[in-house]
Amino acid sequence: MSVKFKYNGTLWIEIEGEPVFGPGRVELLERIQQTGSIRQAAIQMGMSYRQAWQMVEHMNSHLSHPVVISQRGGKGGGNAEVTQKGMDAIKQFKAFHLRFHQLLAEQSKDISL
Amino acid sequence: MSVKFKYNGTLWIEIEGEPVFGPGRVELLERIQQTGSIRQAAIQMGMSYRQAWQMVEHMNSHLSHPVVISQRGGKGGGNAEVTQKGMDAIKQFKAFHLRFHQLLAEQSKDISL
DNA sequence: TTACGTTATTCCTATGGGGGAATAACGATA
DNA sequence: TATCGTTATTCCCCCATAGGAATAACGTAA
Repeated sequence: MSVKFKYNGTLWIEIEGEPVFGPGRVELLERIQQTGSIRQAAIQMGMSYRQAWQMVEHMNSHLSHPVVISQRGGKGGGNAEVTQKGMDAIKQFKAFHLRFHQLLAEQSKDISL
Repeated sequence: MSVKFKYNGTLWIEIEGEPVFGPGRVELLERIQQTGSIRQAAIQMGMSYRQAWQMVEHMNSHLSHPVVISQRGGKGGGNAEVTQKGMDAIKQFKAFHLRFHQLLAEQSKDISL
């Protein structure tokens, strides 16, 4: 029972072996939902627009229905919105992700090395 | 409830934020224990001796007591053995790792996207 | 018709991590 | 003393990938 050692890990949802939803992509979805903009979401997360767009593209292209729908031009220059499917993904992933981290913390107490 | 989507993840034990025991390093420890040789363990896992040695070095250098003790020269050219601490790490990690994967499989059934 | 801010896409660079190769060090054995 | 197979370490190259920069495309508003 040493405080030095901790369990840690990462979690994602995959489809045919390909990771589609992980902590980063889900946080991006949340921020897109909040801001209505891929660019603003990217800035908030300290990443380039290019990287954010690639993450969105990755999710959409691996799913039968998109999680983000975007338009260019128009008021504000364009916009992006998270679909219902995207919101479902956020909700389910975050729920299990939280439980996962609770389990990690709990089990960390029992490490004896 | 789609069979397409699955939870997956990785798990490790870290010390001061530095990963020390993960699936790869623990498997390496097991094979070192079985073979008594870093080189043979590396061959079994399809990696270079150099990489295997670096993994051992990484573990030992981040712990107060080594998980592998090795000697060069002598009968067979040298040898390596896993310490009691190393065996404890193997046992505890594998146990939680198994439980983790059971949880992943179980939760995967409940994904609804 | 121009300006604007965003989405969408291409191109090119660089950088650092991985890995092979080479070599030193070592001690039992014969 | 030579051989052997392993541990231990350094050197160097390469290439995949991350990332910035540049640019096209678009539609509303004034």
